[in-house]
Amino acid sequence: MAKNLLIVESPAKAKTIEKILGVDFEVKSCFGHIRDLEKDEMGIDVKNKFAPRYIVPEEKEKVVKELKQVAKKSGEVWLATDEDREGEAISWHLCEVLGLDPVKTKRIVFHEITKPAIEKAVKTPRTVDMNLVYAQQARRILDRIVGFELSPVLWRKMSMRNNLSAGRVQSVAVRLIAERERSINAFHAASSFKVDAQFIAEDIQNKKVGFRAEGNKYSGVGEAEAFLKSCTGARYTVSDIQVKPAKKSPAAPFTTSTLQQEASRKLGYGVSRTMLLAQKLYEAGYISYMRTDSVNLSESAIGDIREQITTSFGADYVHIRKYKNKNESAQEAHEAIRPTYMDREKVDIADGQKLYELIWKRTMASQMADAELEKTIAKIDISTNREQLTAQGEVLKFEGFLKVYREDRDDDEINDEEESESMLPPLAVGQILDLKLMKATERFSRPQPRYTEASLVKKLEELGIGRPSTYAPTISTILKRGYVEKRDKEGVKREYRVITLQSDKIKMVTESENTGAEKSKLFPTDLGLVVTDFLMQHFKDVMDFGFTAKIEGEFDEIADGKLKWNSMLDEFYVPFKKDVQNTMDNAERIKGERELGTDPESGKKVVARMGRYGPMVQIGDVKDEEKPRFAKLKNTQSIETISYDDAMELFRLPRTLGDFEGSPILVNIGRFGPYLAHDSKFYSLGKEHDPYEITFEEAEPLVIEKRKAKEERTVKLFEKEKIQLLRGPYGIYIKKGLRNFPIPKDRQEKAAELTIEEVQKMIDEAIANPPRKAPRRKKSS
DNA sequence: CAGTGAGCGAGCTTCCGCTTGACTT
Repeated sequence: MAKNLLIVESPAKAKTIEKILGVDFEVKSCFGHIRDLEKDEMGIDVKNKFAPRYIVPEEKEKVVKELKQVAKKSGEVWLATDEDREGEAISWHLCEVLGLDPVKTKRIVFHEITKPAIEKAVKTPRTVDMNLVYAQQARRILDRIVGFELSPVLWRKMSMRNNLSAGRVQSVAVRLIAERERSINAFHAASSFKVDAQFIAEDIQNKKVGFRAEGNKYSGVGEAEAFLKSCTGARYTVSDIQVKPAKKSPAAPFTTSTLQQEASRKLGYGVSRTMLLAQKLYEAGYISYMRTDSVNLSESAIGDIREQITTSFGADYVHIRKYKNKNESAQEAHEAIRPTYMDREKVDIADGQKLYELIWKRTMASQMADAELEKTIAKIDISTNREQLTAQGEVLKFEGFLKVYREDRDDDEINDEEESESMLPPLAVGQILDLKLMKATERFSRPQPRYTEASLVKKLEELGIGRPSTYAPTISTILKRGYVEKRDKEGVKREYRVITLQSDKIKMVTESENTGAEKSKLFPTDLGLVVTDFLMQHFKDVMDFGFTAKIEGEFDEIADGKLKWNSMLDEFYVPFKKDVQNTMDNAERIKGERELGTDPESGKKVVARMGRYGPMVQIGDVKDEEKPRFAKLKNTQSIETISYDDAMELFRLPRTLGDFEGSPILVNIGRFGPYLAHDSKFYSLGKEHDPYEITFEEAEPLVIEKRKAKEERTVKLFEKEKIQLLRGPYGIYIKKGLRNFPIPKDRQEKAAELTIEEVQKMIDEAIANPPRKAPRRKKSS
């Protein structure tokens, strides 16, 4: 008898399941979605109740062809795509493509790849849930409409580049980053003085040890100083001691989002790197599926973890826990991310060991006992005033899960008030303490930190925007579009005051610290800011942080059969299309203009704005008789924050430095950075020279040196044809205009002897046989 | 390579979500 065919989404899963199911089944994978809306006219017949037009994308033709062939010779076809909205839709598309009846075809689901789960699933097949399919279809069509209607609005209204895009997810992601930047720019640090005392006491071995106690916070320097003064000559007495037990619990096992966050905090990985390594670990069979929003672990996994904890640390350390997902938007088609076998400690994946260890530790910790602590709080009276100091100590009584793992926190979660967990020497009520030093240190409130890739993912997940499979690609998109940049920011020096009381003497000193430094953070570009403002102004609904949550509610209603998918779309589309039309017809072009002041020389206005080639400053207007002057902003400058002085500084270029061999040396910043120009030739300026500061004396030898290097690079020149033979890092090549062509290896040696005819022939051959590139999308007919 | 800063309006771009290779360098 012919085998049955079971179709799953992931090929790695197919292998495992085939082993479990045995000889009755052949298991194949469809590699995710196999059909999508065609691109022409959005692939939607809006006037005909949003009827979708689906096609098999070119890159999926091979998979579909193979599935068709196998299906033909198989017995029954079983659909085992993921148990979520997208998975249900994939099953339906498979029915459509393979000519199966969705009412009769067997559909099974499981969210863990274990023998009992799969065997149980096979015993209880259902059929495709069309309401869930309609919910997915509504999701797909709405996203297509938003993306393909909004993006062209940007192409029309922005004078800049033409590959701009907007969408339900990416535009809100950029908005988050834009608003964070503005809140940081608007932030004013408030200062206060925090009192902190250092005492000496004896420990158990009668050794003198130091410990710290905290005092109050004072908003002004006067108040802080007055307090310290009031402590001169005081006696410090322990007035109260409280000892309280406390405990800490482990974090839930990893989901995609929490894995990305921890890999970012602990290993410094960007989200794409994390996902790439996780994919490799998954494919090698070392971890469970890495794109998941579930914190659930299978029964067999929990058994495995329990055994591993018992062997490694003892039964005392086991505490089996069921975690619940906080996130309502979670669809939980898979398990949490965990090792497949807990007894494996090493993996042979390049660069994968650290990530694997992180997953292993987190998984172990999640099923381990609480850490038990003992907190001691001692109150210390001051004889000369009515204030009190507080010393806090913490002793770890039982390590529990901390034996293997502790979760890191983001900057914005670290509370200033929280004290470092240190030990206290044994103290007794009534005990008199020796003061070594009391300090009141000036501290400043901090703005919210900029987003990292991972903290942005966390925020998006909280808002229910995006899915585990799209977090990393979304960040790549907004970076690629130039809405956002990932970079470091150097801190600035800031002075702070410290008042000390020591040996009954008060002193005030000023110290300095570095503040505001950030590493690998997301900054909005001017383009991102300007586009966000525009979308906020004209498409407030789609840009709302609650928009996705709102439509998700409606998709759920569709899935429950309470709402028709095309009426839901109609409800959204009618007002949306009106906004699009209205914006197209009436909105002004996006400029993001900001007036900075007046040019003292010409008396004309100085403005910063978006130009065709990016952010710039401009003196005068195009309507003036005299042409306006333009200058490009530096990478770190922004239309929103550039000062008048910094703007005027930009107009110091181009500068003429002086004459050399009868023609002037010019310095300027061009498309490819700072350069020197001399005798209609150009020489790039390295980072070691500042175009604003470089002198003629420095520039002259540079011109000579760079000219010589350029000459040495030129092997041969065909002046009439404007063709050069140049020496590059990979050998000699042909340069014609902007295009480069290779010279075959066997002709490299005597390249200088090549004739123009031979060179021309090489060019023709190179054009006729272009290097094979990634398969290009054919237009489907 | 090193100008430009707006507009002709050819022909192009664009979304989110599910999955991996097969392309370069």
